Amino acid sequence: MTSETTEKKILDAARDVFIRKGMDGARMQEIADEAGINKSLLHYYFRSKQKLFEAIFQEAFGLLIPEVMKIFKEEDSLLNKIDRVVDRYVNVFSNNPFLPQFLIGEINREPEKFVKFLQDSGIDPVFLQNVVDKEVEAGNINPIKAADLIPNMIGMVLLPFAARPLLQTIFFHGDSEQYDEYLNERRNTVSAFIKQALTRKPLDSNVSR
Amino acid sequence: MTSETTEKKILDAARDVFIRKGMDGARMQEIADEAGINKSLLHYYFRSKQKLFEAIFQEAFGLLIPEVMKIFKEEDSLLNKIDRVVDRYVNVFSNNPFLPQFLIGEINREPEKFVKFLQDSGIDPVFLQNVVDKEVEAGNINPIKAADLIPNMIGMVLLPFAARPLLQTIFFHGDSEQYDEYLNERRNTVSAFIKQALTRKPLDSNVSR
DNA sequence: ATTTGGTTTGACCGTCTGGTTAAATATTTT
DNA sequence: AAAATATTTAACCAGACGGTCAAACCAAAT
Repeated sequence: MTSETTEKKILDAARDVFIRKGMDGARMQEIADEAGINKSLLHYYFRSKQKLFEAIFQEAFGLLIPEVMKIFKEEDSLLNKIDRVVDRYVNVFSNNPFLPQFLIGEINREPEKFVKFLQDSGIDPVFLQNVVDKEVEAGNINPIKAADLIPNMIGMVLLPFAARPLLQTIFFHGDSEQYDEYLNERRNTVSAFIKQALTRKPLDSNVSR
Repeated sequence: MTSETTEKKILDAARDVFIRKGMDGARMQEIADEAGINKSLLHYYFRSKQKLFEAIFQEAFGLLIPEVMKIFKEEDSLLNKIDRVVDRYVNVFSNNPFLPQFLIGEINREPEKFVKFLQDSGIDPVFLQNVVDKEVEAGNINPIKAADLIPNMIGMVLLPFAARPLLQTIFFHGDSEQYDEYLNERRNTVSAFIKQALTRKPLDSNVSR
């Protein structure tokens, strides 16, 4: 019992510190302090900083990457699926405010390792494109590549979390509560923005006339 | 002459290393090596790592933050302005592929210092909102807040650079040249996406009928 | 009560890192 | 050319950091 509690305390502390400061900025001592234990105990449970980091890394990416696939696989209209992915990502990022910068930092710090991780994640770009194409053929949305739609969606959701100090200062006089509200409203504004972009007939359209 | 060349060599190396690895991951020795000089010489020109970092930090953010304001101030339609900001950002990020992750990392590593920097940057959110509102009143675009439009725009442009190893693997089999092409096409796809989102009449519209 | 096996701790080690210093080497000034 | 100033280098230092280890502690089994 003591051991499981200790392991959880360590993981909680490690998650917090690693995600806030990244692999390079994190200190084993700080993790130990935050877990309320001795530094040696860290090495007893997780042999090295690298090993401990690995655990957090897996957890963090496992939390996000498969999410899109999961929702896209369910039976629903594309626009509803988008709504739900946006909503889900806002939830995750709201509960883990430093996750976006951690993801971006780590993706680029060790791309090779990260690419390996992707292989086993069950991501299927062909399937994603099929979901989009079906809606296009049904005449529900304009043609678009999944490789454009999904980064657009994630980019719009992620940036206000990743650049919070910037945007909160510029647009909200640094008011943190207002910003939280703004982030919450992004569920709707981003969804609506995407919906309008997808369902409008192109300007140079020569169909339906 | 030697001195100016040396200072430039140092700044070039520092820019490269700092932007690639961030403040925490960068090593003075690595900067010295890349500049082809002795480590002590770094401290001769820039007293400390902090001071040297500061120089790069200022340069990097000065390169981007005022850019939006500058373009928004010129005489042009909003949609054209957006085109140009998108184009400009794609240019800057293409020439500095690690800039996005650096920006996001540093914004969050020392928010206080960063906020200070913002005060003197000439950013004026009221003016930005006015530019948008005028186009709304002229009936050219749907109503939107600058605090939504600008993060949407930057988020969509930035993400494919910040998450390159992820997206290149998933959507392009890791092919780097294809990905460069994709990034280049984003100038148009992102602009078009925004244009369609802004110019479509809302579904629940009860104006003009 | 003693053994046993997992858990926790304090003290310690080697290495890395930012930074200093004094001396050597160019460069400019007089 | 000599003095003065700026530039460059090698050697060194103190502190921080990841990691180790032997001993202490503790709970359950015998």
